[in-house]
Amino acid sequence: MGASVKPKAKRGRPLKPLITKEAAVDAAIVLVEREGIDSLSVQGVARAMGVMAPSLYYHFKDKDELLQRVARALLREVGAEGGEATGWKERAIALAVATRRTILRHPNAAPLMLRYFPRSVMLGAYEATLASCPYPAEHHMAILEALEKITYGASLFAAAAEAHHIPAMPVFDANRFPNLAEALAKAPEDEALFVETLELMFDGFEFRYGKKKGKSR
Amino acid sequence: MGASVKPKAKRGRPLKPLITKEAAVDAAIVLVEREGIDSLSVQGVARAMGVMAPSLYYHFKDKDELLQRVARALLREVGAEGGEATGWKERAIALAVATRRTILRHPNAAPLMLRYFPRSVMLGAYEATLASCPYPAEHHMAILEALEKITYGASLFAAAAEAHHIPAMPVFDANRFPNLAEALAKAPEDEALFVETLELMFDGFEFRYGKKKGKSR
DNA sequence: CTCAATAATCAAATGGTATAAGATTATTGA
DNA sequence: TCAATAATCTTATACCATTTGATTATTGAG
Repeated sequence: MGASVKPKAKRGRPLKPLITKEAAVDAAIVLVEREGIDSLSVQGVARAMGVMAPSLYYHFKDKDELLQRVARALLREVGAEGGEATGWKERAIALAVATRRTILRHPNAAPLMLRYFPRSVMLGAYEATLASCPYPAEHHMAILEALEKITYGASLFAAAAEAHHIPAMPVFDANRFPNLAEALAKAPEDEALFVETLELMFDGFEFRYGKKKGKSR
Repeated sequence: MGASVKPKAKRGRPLKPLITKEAAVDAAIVLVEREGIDSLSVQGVARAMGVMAPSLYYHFKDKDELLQRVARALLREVGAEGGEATGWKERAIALAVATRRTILRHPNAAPLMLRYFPRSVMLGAYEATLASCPYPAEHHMAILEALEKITYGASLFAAAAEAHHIPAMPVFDANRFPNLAEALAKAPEDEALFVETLELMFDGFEFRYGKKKGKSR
């Protein structure tokens, strides 16, 4: 020991900058992953970077700005999920699944998505989705809304369950809730269930708007 | 003045109990509605009740327990929404709309639903929904999942937008996002859009599982 | 080269938070 | 009557976000 002790914490401007926004955001992500959302404090980020908390205020207006950037950085990972889907429906489902996987890769950070949701990160993907959508434009927003809300609803709740170590679905008392118990017993698991709900939805689009000139591919 | 000043704050056990769990939960709800989720502190609840913060710890193990009860109390309001719907689909939609309205009646408290979601409050309604569901049991969980996640996804995001005074949907740049801009321009508003997405989904159920013996009424 | 402006950090302080421990007083029951 | 218990307050600890001002390093103009 003694090799990695702090070098005495000098004062004043350092020779090389110790902090960048990017490094702070990265440190925050590592911290929230390991310690949970309640431990995601300015002091904690500073500690992880080997600096004092007020120093971060030279780079961020306040904690809100830091968290906003964390949310943005995390959601950008959706784009890095690849995906070679061909048809409209397949691509839409691939986007939803990529989003869900991204959120579940950082379950402790999921609440940030609700408070600081950076929709602008997703606009390109949404635009591309609508561009190839075979149904009339007056229903596009409902389709997009359904897709987005199911995706984030399912992902955020799944993440919350994971973060607090509780099962995503409880084991129902078969006496009081026979239908629920049977439904749960016969349900597929996790992502498969998620995809099934999406396909259910897309069938709804097809049923309602498709019929004739289905150029959905 | 002088009529309503504090009566000197005696010490020791008071003549009549000053605090009950119910009163504390009510005070917390009023507080979070007026001041926002960040102001929902133990001290704030105590202040609103005219007691000192540590006194609340005689009634609650910790802040978590208080917030859990707040979430539970709020979600119970869903049951008080009435609703005379007759058919299966109509009743399911009525449940979703009642849930959304309840959450939007307390937008500042919405984040509590994600962290402390008391699903047990909803189980009776879910069981009743499935009991009259005309589709096969192996799809019940997917149906329930779609219903629940769309409902909470849409409600929580709408509440977050309301709580932070930002529009639920941005005005898209028609040059960069022509399809999004057109979709938004042609979309119905708020609850109508929500109901439309639900009906879209139910059409999916009908298309996939209905076909023949549609006893959906 | 010099020196003022600016950049990037730390130190100290303010006022907020959750909560634990112990003192204090009231009620209850034996 | 008195001990046990109930319900509050006081005090204290250890966090937290943020502001202000001091300190040191770098940069650029003259």
